[in-house]
Amino acid sequence: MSEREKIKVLLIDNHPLVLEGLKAVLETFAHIMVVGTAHLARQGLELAARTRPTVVLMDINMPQLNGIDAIELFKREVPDAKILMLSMHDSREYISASVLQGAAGYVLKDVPNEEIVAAIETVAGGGTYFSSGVPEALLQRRESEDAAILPLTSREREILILLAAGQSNKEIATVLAISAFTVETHRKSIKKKLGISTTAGLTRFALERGLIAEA
Amino acid sequence: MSEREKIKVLLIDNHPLVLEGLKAVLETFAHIMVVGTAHLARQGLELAARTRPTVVLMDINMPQLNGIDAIELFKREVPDAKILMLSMHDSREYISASVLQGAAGYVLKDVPNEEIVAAIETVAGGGTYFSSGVPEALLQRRESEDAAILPLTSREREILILLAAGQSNKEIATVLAISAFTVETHRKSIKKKLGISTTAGLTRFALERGLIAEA
DNA sequence: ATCGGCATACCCAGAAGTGGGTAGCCGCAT
DNA sequence: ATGCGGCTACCCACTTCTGGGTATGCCGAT
Repeated sequence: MSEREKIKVLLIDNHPLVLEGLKAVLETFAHIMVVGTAHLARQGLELAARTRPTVVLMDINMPQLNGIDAIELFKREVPDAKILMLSMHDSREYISASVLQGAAGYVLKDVPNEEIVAAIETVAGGGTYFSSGVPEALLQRRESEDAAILPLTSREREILILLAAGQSNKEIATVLAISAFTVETHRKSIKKKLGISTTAGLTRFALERGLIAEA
Repeated sequence: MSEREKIKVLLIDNHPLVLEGLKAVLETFAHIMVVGTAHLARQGLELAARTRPTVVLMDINMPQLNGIDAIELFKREVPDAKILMLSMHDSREYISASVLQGAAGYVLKDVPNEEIVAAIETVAGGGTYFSSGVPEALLQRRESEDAAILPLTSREREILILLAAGQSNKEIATVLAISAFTVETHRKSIKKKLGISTTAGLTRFALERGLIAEA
């Protein structure tokens, strides 16, 4: 485990305080260097292109471009960088999606700071790191059903967003210029896929995933 | 504005990283001293009793005891401390509720760090501080309708929580051992009071307010 | 070329929520 | 004591959602 040279870390999180906190914590470690901070994924991408970080520590819930979707872009832009996802939520779907997209690890925001450092060290060394009971959760999924992870089609996602925003089938139909029956059908498959039967559940799902803003 | 002696600040936020960030930022200022950090309101209370801070900087969304409700307790425990609320959300209800409870200010988490420092200085000096377009929003409210701010009764709050958790009227009725009609009535007044007409809206409201957990 | 997934559209019967009422009871405050 | 707010309960007409179908056209993969 060569730790001669510093680990270059790029931080991306839309909350300045979290960014500040991470930076403060990480900078107390001599072998870690924060090469940049960004509060949007797009900014992070530009920075990554210039600073070539070893590890990108990125939040999942961000406006405009969420962390999960951003992974792909980072993989393209800076293929050597290890992606370490940061999230508030211990959500199977998030974790799975992160892994599928190629993230090297997943840490929860409310873990002790040391764990974040450990995670950075691990992924920098080419390993993978997952907070808490994460790997088990993943394995369970893998064994049982590989599908049903983040299985919504883009159309369904679109409808879920409107649904969670409080729109009725009819309103959504108008907005999307399709039949209310069709919206109904989509709604059904969304519920079936997610295993959620109530509107409240869908709203929470959408909120957790950052599909809709919290205000 | 006597700034001879240091401003003693107590930080309360359930996210370690935010706490860390705040501490890091504030400690770069010579006239500010962080006398303690807590990640729950109750812990903060104990700490406040011991450390007698000038300013308590407290998050609104916290598990167990939320920031708004905690204000009252702080007022009782440490009457001289100025309460400065910290929140993710630019929500009128929050702001109003904070003010009504006796908070001296309200800052959003995504403001530049300097603004937080400015806010601390201001409230420490006996003033009030509100982020962004906050005071206008408040004034508008004051002029029009002073009610409809955070007006839910505890029973209504109880029902809102179950509602947002995806329970139906009937289920809630069973849980609370009351008639489904009554639940309906409560539901109506909740919606009327909050000016929200959809279940999705209620769910989001509940989530924002930390009434229910996000997972 | 065929099969599966996706998006579209429709039907239906039953369940649930909506928004408008009314009303009794209790406790607290004026 | 009178009133008001909160909690309870009920009714009704209407709308919407639910969960079960069927079906068609398209596209991409095998």
